[in-house]
This record gives sequence, structure tokens and C-alpha cells, in this order.
Amino acid sequence: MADGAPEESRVRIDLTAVVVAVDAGQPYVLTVDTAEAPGIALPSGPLVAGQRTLQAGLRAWVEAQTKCRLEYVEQLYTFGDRTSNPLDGGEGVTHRAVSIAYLALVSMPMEQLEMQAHWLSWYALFPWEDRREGPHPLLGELHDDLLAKARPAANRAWRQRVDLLFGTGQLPWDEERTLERYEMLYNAGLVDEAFRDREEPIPATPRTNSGVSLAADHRRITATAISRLRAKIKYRPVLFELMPPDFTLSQLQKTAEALSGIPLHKQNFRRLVEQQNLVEETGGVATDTGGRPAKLMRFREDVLLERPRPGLRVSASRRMGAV
Amino acid sequence: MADGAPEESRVRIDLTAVVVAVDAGQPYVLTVDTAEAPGIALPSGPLVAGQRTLQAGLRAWVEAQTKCRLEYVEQLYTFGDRTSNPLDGGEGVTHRAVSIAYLALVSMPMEQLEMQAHWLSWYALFPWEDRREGPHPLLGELHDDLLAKARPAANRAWRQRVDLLFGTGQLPWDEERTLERYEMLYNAGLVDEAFRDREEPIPATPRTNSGVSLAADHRRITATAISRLRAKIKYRPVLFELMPPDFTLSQLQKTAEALSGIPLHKQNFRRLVEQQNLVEETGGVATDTGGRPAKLMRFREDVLLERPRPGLRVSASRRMGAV
DNA sequence: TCAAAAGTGTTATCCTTACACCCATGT
DNA sequence: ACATGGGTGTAAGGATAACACTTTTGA
Repeated sequence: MADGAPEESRVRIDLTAVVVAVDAGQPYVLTVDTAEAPGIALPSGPLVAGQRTLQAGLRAWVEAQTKCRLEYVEQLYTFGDRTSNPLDGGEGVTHRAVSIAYLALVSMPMEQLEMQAHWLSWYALFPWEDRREGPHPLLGELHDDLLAKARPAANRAWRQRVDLLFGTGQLPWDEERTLERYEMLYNAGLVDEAFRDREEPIPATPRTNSGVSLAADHRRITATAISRLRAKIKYRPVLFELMPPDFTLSQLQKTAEALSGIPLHKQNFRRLVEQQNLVEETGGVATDTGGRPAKLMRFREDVLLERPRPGLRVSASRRMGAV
Repeated sequence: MADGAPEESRVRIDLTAVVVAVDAGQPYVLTVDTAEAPGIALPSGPLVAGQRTLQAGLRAWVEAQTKCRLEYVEQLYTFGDRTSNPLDGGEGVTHRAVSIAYLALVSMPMEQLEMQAHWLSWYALFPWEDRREGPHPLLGELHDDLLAKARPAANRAWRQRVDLLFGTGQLPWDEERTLERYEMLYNAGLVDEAFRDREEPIPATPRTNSGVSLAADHRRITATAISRLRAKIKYRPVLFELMPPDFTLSQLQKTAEALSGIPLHKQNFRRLVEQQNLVEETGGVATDTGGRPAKLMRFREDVLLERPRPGLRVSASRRMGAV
């Protein structure tokens, strides 16, 4: 196995999970503090023999590292390029890492999850993605930094793309493009990972506006998860995976807003839920609302068998920062 | 390495490509006849050392096996479960296969591609997915076979799902659910792969209605590609990856119909293309139309920088079999 | 002159968006 | 009584789906 012709390389496969939960209107990802890797990381581990499926392996790792039992799981993406840290075994042995990333959704009775894991607000990672109170105050700053990076040559295209993604112009904000926005910041050298991956020193001037970074490429993976989830709630009823069995329509809307990062129009949201027949009344009411008690609802599992593509085509309320 | 605690297993990673092209209004996938594996297969090969990225590895394999140079490539899904054939190395050594599948789109001057590869019409694999001339004649037969498989217990749910996916009732046909339809047929034992994977003999009664099968799980991978592509043309201008530089609007529509498998309304299709500003006139005309000459168009690359999500929200023409 | 395909104008309908307003409860 | 959030009716605008029709070429 010394050298020579291209040979099958020894490949280490990592299974990585983005476990999402929403509590009190805030979205969280599950993280672990590993002694080995520096910084905060997503739960993950190598694919080992004996697991029948990839998903089974993933569930086992997450449970071992965080005691969190997963319900809904879907595959996100397989990272194997520069974006995944090489983890070279040294000694010239070709030894690359491929990581298969998954998105998991859990309904969180928050108290229940006091473990060696932490729930990290995902807007700590991507502050600019939270526009529920209007465009994020740091957005203008980011936008300017990005424009400043425009190399003369690709000037026009770059500027247009900055405007398209970070939408300070008249173009509407597209909340689904979280990944593309992160990648643009990465390419512009505006997030720490960009330096870390090239083994350059991180600039002394602290970037307060570009969010918390994670170990390896875990922040990129999280951005992938957010993009996927924001898109998916529009055509599949995955939102309900994050809800307790009974909930009020307001709680449902708060959850949708937490994920999308944009404020939603109350009436339209309700009509949408209603006409899609996504929920039914339980008969109970929630009295801890601070105002009129709200009817309790539950998800109608049957919609999965009835409607072709049930989901909430959430649309921003113009009121604040939708554009 | 004999036995004992779960250890990192030796994993073989395959890169597999679904290369799609459209010619004369028919959609094709690129296939190879491998001497080793039985039957028709997609181009694929193991991930080897020396390739910088997964995509680079994929491109190399496809080019080596088919002489086809890829342009547009996107990752589809990573298969590692029962769905991917185990390829056990025998001798009790744990040796599973994970295959990372990609979708590639090529613009095909058909004549140019006379190589050791073959272009297989994708409706040979999935006859029921072609509804351009109305619901496929064999659909009713398939539908009945599926209902006959309903176990008494899961009866209602199964029947409803059959109706939802194979839409003989009043539910509309959802062309994007190609993968789910294939998987339902697989689970019902109505495609040959279901028996092959369990190493059971394929029933003697030939299934003329369930299409041609491919090696390993390649037909499932192709179904994944079709689902993805049918969804994606609606919000990203990937359709143009399949077109020659200059084309007429009719050719564009024929291509969209070939992919979607449903007839489109001419007028509305044109308005959509126009109002989305997806194309511009080249000035030339095509005179080989058989009727009035058509204006030649080209894709406006700029839309990628202008519009938030350009695509063709193609909608079936009611005329034939849309419902 | 006819067939065949390109290309256009117009209308009814539905969905989306936003407005304003009323209801039921705790303090 | 009033603050707070729950819940509803309705109208304007735009996108969609379908209609029928005209234009330009080759045979």
C-alpha cells in the first residue's frame, strides 16, 4: 500500500446530526462540548460496523453523546470537499473524511433535556438570519464588508449577488438562502472558519457581527439544515414534529416564525392552517395566554394521506422587515 | 480485526451519476453495460485517493466510462441502507457500500455521443410516469395490483396512499412523487428488484407493466433524480442546462414536458417564460419547424443575479390526463 | 390552398395580501 | 374598565387557467 496508481483510499465516514427544537419561540440546535475537537460541535461520530442503516448509526451516536432520543430524521447532504476538514492521518497516508449530515426534529419539553448537551440558539450562529423584529441591525455592516471585498474584475456580478442574498436593495429577502449567505461570507473571509480552514491566523480585529463559529464545518452543516427546513415547512407538515401534541395556533405561528426568521401575518397564517385542514380542535383550551384563552389544537395525521402537498406557504407580513 | 467491539468498518464509497439529457422531446439517462455487474447500470466507481473533491471523482469516473464530459452536477442523496446492495466481501468481514449519488445535466447534440455508453429513455424505467398523452394505459393495472397487496390491517391507510400516489381517484397527479411511487411498488413486490434484493427468485409471471430494472439500486437512484429534477425546474432555471445555446420556445416547452411527464399549456408556459425574463431573442429564426418559423431564444444568464427564484412553475394543461 | 406550427388577446377565477374589527378572559 | 392576546369578515390586487383567434411558413 505504499504508493502508485490511484487506489481505493481509506475513508472515514462521519455521521453528523443537526438536532433542532423550538422552545418559547426560539429555535435551538443541540451541541456537545468535545474534549478533543476545539470549540462547540454538533453530535457526530464515525460510521461503525454492526449498524444496519446509516440512520441507525446516527441515532446511536446522538443518543450516546446527548441522551437525546430522535424521532424525525432526514438526510441533509454529504460533505467531502474542502468544506469538510481533511483530518489527515499524517504520514502521507491518504485519509479523507466524508461526513453525512442529517436533520432531526424533536418536540422539546425543554426541562426534560438537562444533559451533557447544550441547546444553542441558532441565531447565535447566524444573527443576520433573524428578521422577526425587522432587518438585523448588523446587516448593513455585513453588507458593506461584503461589498468591500468585491474584486474589481467580478465587480458587477458580486455586487448584484450581495444585493440578492443580503437584500438591502429593493429585492425581497429570501429566508431560504441561509446556506448561500453563509457561503458568501465564508468566501469573503468574513467568518472565522475561512481562516481556520486555510490554517491562517484569525485576524485580530474581532468580528462581532458574523456570529459564533463551530468546530470543523459544523456551522456550514447547520446552515444547510436551516435552509432545508425553511424550505420544507412550506410543502410538508414538518412543523408539527417540533410541536407538543397539543398546542395553540399562536404557538404554531411562533414556531413557524422562529424557523423562518420572519414575522408572519396572523390572519393569513390561520386561514392557511385552516383551509389546509392541518389541525383539529382537541376541545381543550389554554388559559395561560395572558388574554382570551386559546383553543388547543392537534395535528391531523390524516392529511398525509389526503392532501398532495400539505404545508404552510408562509408569507412574510409586510409590517416589519419583510422586504 | 477478527471480531469484538464495534469498530470502524472498512467502507467502500461509490460515486454514482444520473446523467440526464433530452433529445427530440424524450428524456434519457446515460447507462453503461458492465461486464461484472449484471444488467444495465449507471456510470459509477469507487472514491479513490487523489481526487480533491467528491465531484471531481464523479466526473472522472463518468468520463472514463462513457467519454461524456459533465457540466452541471449536483448531489442527490447518499444511499447506505438496505437500498444499496451490500457487496459483502464474504468471509464475514464487515464491508458495506455507501453510494453517493449525483444528478448531472447535459445539453446533448445526440449524434456527438456515440460511445460505449447508451442513452436509455427514462420512461422505459418508469412507464407510468409519462402522462403526456394522458394517464398511462398500464396505470389502472398497476393500481389494482397495488390495492391487491393491501394487508387487511393497514388497509385504509394503504389504499389512501395508493390513491394519493397513483391518483386514479379525484386526487390530482403529483408528478414530483416519482420516488415515492417507485418505493411503493418496491415495497409491494411489484418490481424485480424487490425479489433480487432478498435473493428470492423473480416470479415467473413476467411483469410487463413495471418497467425495466437496473443493476443494484440504480433504478431507485434514477427515481430520486427524476423527483428532484421535476421539483427543481419550478424554482431554478436548470431546464436550460439541457438546452442547446439557441432554441425555440416550443423546444423549451417540449423539454419541460419531457421531464415533467405532463402536457403543458402553451400560452401559459410562454407567458411564464416571458414574465420571468428567462430568455432573450437571438435574432435568428428556426425554419425547420414544419410551419411558421420560430424565433430563436437564448437563456439570460443574468436572471441568476436578478430574480430571487427563477423557474418555471409549470402547470399541467387540463386537456389530457392532468388530473 | 391547405396543413402545421408559431404566436397573441382576453376573460373568469382563485389565491394572496392586507385592512379593520370583534371576542373572551385576568387583573 | 381595560389591557392582552384570541379570533373573524371582507375587499383589492395579482397570478393562473382556460378560451378562441391570427400569422407565417412549406408542401
